[in-house]
Amino acid sequence: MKEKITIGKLAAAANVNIETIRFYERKGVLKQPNKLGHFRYYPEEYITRIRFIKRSQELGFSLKETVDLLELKIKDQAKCSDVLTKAEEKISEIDKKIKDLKQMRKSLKDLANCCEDKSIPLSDCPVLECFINGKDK
Amino acid sequence: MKEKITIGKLAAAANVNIETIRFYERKGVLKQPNKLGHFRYYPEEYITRIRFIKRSQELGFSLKETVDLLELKIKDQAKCSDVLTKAEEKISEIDKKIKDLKQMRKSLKDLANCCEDKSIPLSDCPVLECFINGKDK
DNA sequence: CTTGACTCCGTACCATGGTACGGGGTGTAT
DNA sequence: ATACACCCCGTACCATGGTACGGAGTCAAG
Repeated sequence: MKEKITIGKLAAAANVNIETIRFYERKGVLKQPNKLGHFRYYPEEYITRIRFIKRSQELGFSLKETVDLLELKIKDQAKCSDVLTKAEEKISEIDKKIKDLKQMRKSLKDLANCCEDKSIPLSDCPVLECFINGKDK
Repeated sequence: MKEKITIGKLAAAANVNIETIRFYERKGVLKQPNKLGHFRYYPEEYITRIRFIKRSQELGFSLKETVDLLELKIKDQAKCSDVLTKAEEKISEIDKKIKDLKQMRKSLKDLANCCEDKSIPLSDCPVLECFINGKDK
């Protein structure tokens, strides 16, 4: 049978600090579960939820944005269009980030090439300009 | 002729707060220029440099990483291989970010699709799992 | 040579996202 | 029934990336 998941077990399972979970509760990122007696006991889905938060952050979303994403799931069907809108906003943001990163990647590639060509003194390699404007200089 | 660029003009030109420039100097992100008398006067390239810093941050690099990137330019030719290595490290990091963002984008798309199909109750939409594992669930 | 805009520097403060600490209560296994 | 691991909460602290403030000094135009 399922054993009761205390905050310590949850933290271990989700690979975060106990304090982080309490911090999330204070911030409203995670809602505090029912307490039996004086302790918190968590349903298993909290493990997934915390991992989601961590993944979301790795991908460049703030805690606040992550809360928005989590709420996509929680909102009821009446607000389906809101959910769609939010998802699409995030997709645009992601697309922009990807686009920018690709530009930056290209600039770094150009820099690396410039560097490989020993005939160009590194001091003349227009890395700053590359980054900002692309190769075209 | 070029007029002397004081910190205020630089801030305006680069679209940052004056305090931000002083903060960058304290942190070693920008080196303090020669002072004529008691004031700082900047060469024009500082405008580009600050814009570079801002762009780099937008793309998810920390100030410290940004310093590393800036140093790619400053290092001398003797260390060309270091520069190459650093550029390639950054390219891998960027590739990983792009990959993760694409995964997240796909998950969001799946969510949006799930939501568009009104026959599926939103409450059953496995958004958390989608995010973490991709559509395959 | 005065006035007003700008700069100086130190220090304090802000938000975000946590982490650490410590005194006390609890829950369970022996 | 007692020990020991675990949890409680409040509070303080940390790093990052700034922003704000304020008294004093400086530069340049009139």
